[in-house]
Formats: sequence, C-alpha cells, structure tokens
Amino acid sequence: MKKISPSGPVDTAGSVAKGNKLVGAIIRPLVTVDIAIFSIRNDALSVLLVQRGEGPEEPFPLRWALPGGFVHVQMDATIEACARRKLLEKTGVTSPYLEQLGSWGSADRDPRDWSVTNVYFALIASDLSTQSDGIAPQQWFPVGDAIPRPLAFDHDRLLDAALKRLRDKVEYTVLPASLLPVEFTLPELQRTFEIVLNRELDKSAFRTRMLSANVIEETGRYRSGSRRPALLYRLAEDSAHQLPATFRKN
Amino acid sequence: MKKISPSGPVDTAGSVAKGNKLVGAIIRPLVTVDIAIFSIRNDALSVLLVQRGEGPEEPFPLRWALPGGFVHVQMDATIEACARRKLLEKTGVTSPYLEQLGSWGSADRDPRDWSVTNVYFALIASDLSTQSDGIAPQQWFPVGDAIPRPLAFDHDRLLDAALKRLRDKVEYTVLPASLLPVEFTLPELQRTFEIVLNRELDKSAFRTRMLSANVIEETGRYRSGSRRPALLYRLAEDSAHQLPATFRKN
DNA sequence: AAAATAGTGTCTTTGAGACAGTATGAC
DNA sequence: GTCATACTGTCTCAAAGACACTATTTT
Repeated sequence: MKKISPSGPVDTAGSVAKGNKLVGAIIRPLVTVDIAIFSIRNDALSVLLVQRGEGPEEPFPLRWALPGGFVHVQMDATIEACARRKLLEKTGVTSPYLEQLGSWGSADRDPRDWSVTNVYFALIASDLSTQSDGIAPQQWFPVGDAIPRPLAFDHDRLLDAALKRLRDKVEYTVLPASLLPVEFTLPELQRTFEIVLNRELDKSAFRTRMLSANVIEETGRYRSGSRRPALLYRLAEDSAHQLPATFRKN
Repeated sequence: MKKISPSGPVDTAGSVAKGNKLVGAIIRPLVTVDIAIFSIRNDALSVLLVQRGEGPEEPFPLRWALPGGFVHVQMDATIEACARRKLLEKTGVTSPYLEQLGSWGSADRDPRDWSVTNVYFALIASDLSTQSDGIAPQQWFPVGDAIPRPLAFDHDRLLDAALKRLRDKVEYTVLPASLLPVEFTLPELQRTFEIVLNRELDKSAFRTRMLSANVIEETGRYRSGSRRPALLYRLAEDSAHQLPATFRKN
C-alpha cells in the first residue's frame, strides 16, 4: 500500500522553507477539497461531475468524479475558501448554499499517496446555467441509477454521504429553497421538497409548516403564467433554515 | 502570516519518495487530528484537556488544548484510526462512541504552517478512569466557565462546535447512554440527558419516548442501593441511536 | 362558463407534557 | 408502618395529515 520507505522521517517542503525541525520531520499527507454540487435539472435532483483526464500518470483515467483538487496554500486562506474557489471555477456561482460534510483520509483512497479530502456540499439554483472551465468535461447527472459508478477515488461513498446529509436535512430545514431562484412560490417550494424527498407532501400541512416557521417571507409580488397567480416568497434573511419539527413519517 | 516563499513550488517528501512530479509539486499543509472527549465527572458534563509544553519552539506554551496531534502516515491507516489511537493513548478506552465533527483548515490556525485538523468527538463512560500517558498533564474540566480559555490554536471554536453538536444530537438521539456504564437505569439515563441539556425533563414523557424508540433493551437485572430497585437497561445492539422526535421545547 | 391552479377551513390523529396516582423495596 | 424512589395512568394540548372547500386567474 504505502510505498514510502518506513525507515524514518523524510524531509518536507515545510522544513526546507521554514527550518522548523519538529514540524519538518512530519511526513505530510496530500490535502484536497471535493464538492458535491446539487441542483434541480429537468425536474430531478442532480449532481455535477467532472471527467478525469487520460494521461498515463492520471489516477482513475476517464472516470467521473466530484469536482475538487488540491488545496493551494498560496491561494486559499482556508479550506472553505478553497471550496468556494473551485465552485466558482466550475459553475460561476459565487454565493451558493455551502456546508462542510466532513473529511475522509486514509492510506489507500488515492493511489499516489496517503491523502485527506475535505468534502463540502453545495446547492445552486436551478435557473443558473453552468459552463465548463475548459479544463475537464463536466455534466449534470440525476441522482440514482444514472450516476456513472464507480466514480474515481472513494467518491462513491462521498456522494452517498452528501445525498444522505441532504435528505436528512430536508426533513427539518428549508434547504430546498436554495435549489430555487431567489424568489419562488410555495407550490414550487413544495415541488422541490418532493423531488428531494422522493415522496408527496400534503399541501395544507406543508404551507402551515413553512409559514409558521418564519424561514421565508412574502415579497408582495406574484408569479403569473399558470392559472391563479401565486405569491412569491424569498428566504428570510436571518433564518437559520430551521423548521420546527420533522415531516411525520406515515 | 505565511512565511513560505511564494516564488514557486517546493519539493516535498512525497515527490522524493515516490517520484511523482505532479503530486510532488504540491505544497502540503500539516495534517492533524484533535478530539473532544466528553464524560460525566462529578455530575457535570466535562471535557478532557491536555496542557502544552513549555519549550521555546512550542506554539501556545502551557496553554490547554484538545488532545490531538499529527497524523502519522506510517502508523495510521485512516484519520479515524488516528483518532482512536490518540484516544487510547490518553484514556485507555478502546471502544467509545466516536464521531467526526468536521475539519478546519487555514493558513493562520497554527503559527508553524498552513494546517488542517480533523476533529472528532468521543463520549466515554463515567465509570472509566483515565490516566495520563506521562507525556503531558491532562485534566477533566466541566464545560462552562471553568474551561481555561483561551485554548491553544483555534481549539476554542472546535470545542464550541463539539458542544453544539453534542447538545443538538441529544435532542433526537440516545447519545447520553454512551456517557453511562454499559448497564444503566432509566432514572440514571434521564439524569444524564438533563445534565447535557441543562434542563429538567418530565419522567413519564421521557420513559415513554425511550421505550417506544427501541433504542434500549431490558437486561432483566435490577440495580439495588436506592429505595425501590430500578430495572437495568443497555443500548440496543442494532439501534442507530435515533429517537422518533425531539423533546418539545416549551 | 369551464378548467386549472392557489390557497383555506375543519376534522382527526398522534404524541408529548403535566401531574396525580400506584408499586416496591430500605429502614 | 413510613419514606423514598421507581414506575404507570389519564387528561390536556399542540401540531401534522386528510381532505373538502373557496378564490382567482386563463381560456
């Protein structure tokens, strides 16, 4: 598994550059950031994947993967800033919903070396188009059987963890609102909940729950186009996205 | 903040040992694991802290910190294994409740270099004593004003995040059972919930909730010593610790 | 007017809290 | 027996689901 000689500490960039013996003696893992970016595309919850290159030194050539890459210590002040940078590069989106999922680190998840990845998940509005950065092909995949598994590295389990977190949080937060344009109607919001939860919800209970939680606020404007126009809402500024209870599981 | 010369990539241990140009060109952050270890001590929720050394090259000399340290890539197969190793070294406990909290990484959290820490939180039973590993002084501190803040590095916010996660999860899981010996009575469990939540709970509602969730099971034995003996329970093997709803916040 | 979608009212059900009551062992 | 603690029963209340109803627009 590990190909590094186990005979003793090896000098590292840190020690060369900083001259700190204690820290320099530590063998450092690779550190990356990966992001599961979700959006509603074609009325389905979808995730953005990028295809890896084909070179002989590339791990997992041509496999699909979550967008991500090495933390660049000279460019990124924090790992979250690194995630935002990669998100911007891949989607052009500057202020999505972004939350850390956790970190995965082991000797064998990257064939090149011991590595740790810091995983985020992001929700972006369905009215935003994304264009490739020109470096790697990218594509939205509806979650489910259409995901081109196995993904590169351990991204299958990272994606599964992100989906689980999203679906868990949908039970007690207004996260799906972040999958919609800034202004949305209650029927649109309900539909988004139903897509993510993959089950139907009662209209009356849904409305009561959303409106009593003070997580969304009226804009005063209406959306025409269907039959009866619907009131437009937006996310409340100060809200923590929290809903008072869970949907009852019947 | 950063003292590394920004003039270009610097060679690293990885490249020396493995000869991979692409990976070798990456400047690697320090990678550590820190653990917030909670237990009930003297009827109060407490956290185990260690005191840092005094040497002139030591960051944050004599400050208290969460137990932790560098990931040792030759010893640890995964970051979770690293957390378990450190937990064993500090407490002698082999199978506590252990959960990842997340990762924090930035240029300025460690004065020695850009660093990423992977944070876990652990719950250990109140009947287990802990002895120091002899390397550093360690001590249980009740959470609250007794915590010797400021802690080293960014451990104040790490501890705050761990406390928040614990208190949040206590609302909808049986986590406090992991703070008790393997066999416990319902009044003891209720008391533990009350200590963590810092509020009193109704006895009848508490019992109904615990027993209907199938998260604990009777042992058939009783604990004597008080007045009427109480039935002893243990955590159910297969349970995911999940309770059906939250305590109502009145 | 008809159709379709937005939104409301009312009844039922579920489950948690309040709190009084009963059970059982120590002394 | 008395006392303290373990445990249960019953009532109330809050909130979510079911579902029928009304409202407002387009055609």
